[in-house]
Amino acid sequence: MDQSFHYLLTACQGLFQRKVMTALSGTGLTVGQPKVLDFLGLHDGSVQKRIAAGCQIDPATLTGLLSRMEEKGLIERRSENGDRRSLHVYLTELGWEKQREVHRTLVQQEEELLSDLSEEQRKQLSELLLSLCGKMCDLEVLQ
Amino acid sequence: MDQSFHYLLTACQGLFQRKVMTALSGTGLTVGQPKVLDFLGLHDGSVQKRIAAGCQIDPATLTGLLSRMEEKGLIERRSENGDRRSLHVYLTELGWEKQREVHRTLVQQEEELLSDLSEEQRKQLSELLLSLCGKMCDLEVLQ
DNA sequence: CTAATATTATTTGTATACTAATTATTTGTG
DNA sequence: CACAAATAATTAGTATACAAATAATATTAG
Repeated sequence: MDQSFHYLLTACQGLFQRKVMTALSGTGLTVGQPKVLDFLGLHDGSVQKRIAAGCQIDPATLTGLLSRMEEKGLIERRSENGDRRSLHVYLTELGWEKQREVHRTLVQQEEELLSDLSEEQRKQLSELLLSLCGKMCDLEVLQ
Repeated sequence: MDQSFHYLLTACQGLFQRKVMTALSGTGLTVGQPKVLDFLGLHDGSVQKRIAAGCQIDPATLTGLLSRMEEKGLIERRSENGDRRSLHVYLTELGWEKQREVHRTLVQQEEELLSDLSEEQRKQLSELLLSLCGKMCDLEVLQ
């Protein structure tokens, strides 16, 4: 476990991801959906390409994800009268409800995970991770 | 992107994962295989249950992963004369070659990613991530 | 010692995730 | 304007990932 930084980062992310999904198990959401809801909570009406970039997933992956979310009544895809290639995605009333639940849960799980760290340590951690992200991609792309 | 810690962690891990896989594209390895090779490099001959725990994946996922690795000649599964339910997994000669390549690449990509951080910052980052892992699972389980 | 329980791996079914190829539309160039 | 090149989404194909059910073997209780 003194292993590699890559392994440490993956383990930490995987554990937290499972922790969050466990907390969200009552919502009926699948593992790919919370991030999309969270993104749309900030950028409702985005085009799919933008959502994919913001959620860091492939547009091809997003297609199936959104189809299942549309079936469940969480979102709607609309072709706004402009570029007819693109589709704008909007949260439905149910989608907004789930988005709020996801957001509440994330805040709560995060607080629980970081509760032993000082304000200073939290800041250090976030800034370090952010600087690494900045090294690997344009931060503008991220949400 | 000031979003949530969960999102920041996921973005950072995802970006690094893709960076590593790009660096490993010449090896023909698929995304699930490097971690298994890396684990076996330290614990050759482990039983599948142990590998799954060490790699933080479900035993059911590991079954398919190992089958494809066995087909490609990277590993061998042997039923050692003990508990006949379990299978011990060993790297083949080719598996050891790939393991060394994976390890070299990880060290190199890691060095590149962390190159802008001071020794002190790297230590802080690792210790913070490790403490979070410790909060979410028994560290003994990890590699 | 035998039946109930537990354990290890696999199978099945659904949901990501990525690459490459395809479709529909738009843009850019001559 | 006509047509090649670019763009947005989808489809197809393979590989994870996890939950639930199953099969084979071990262990434990009585």
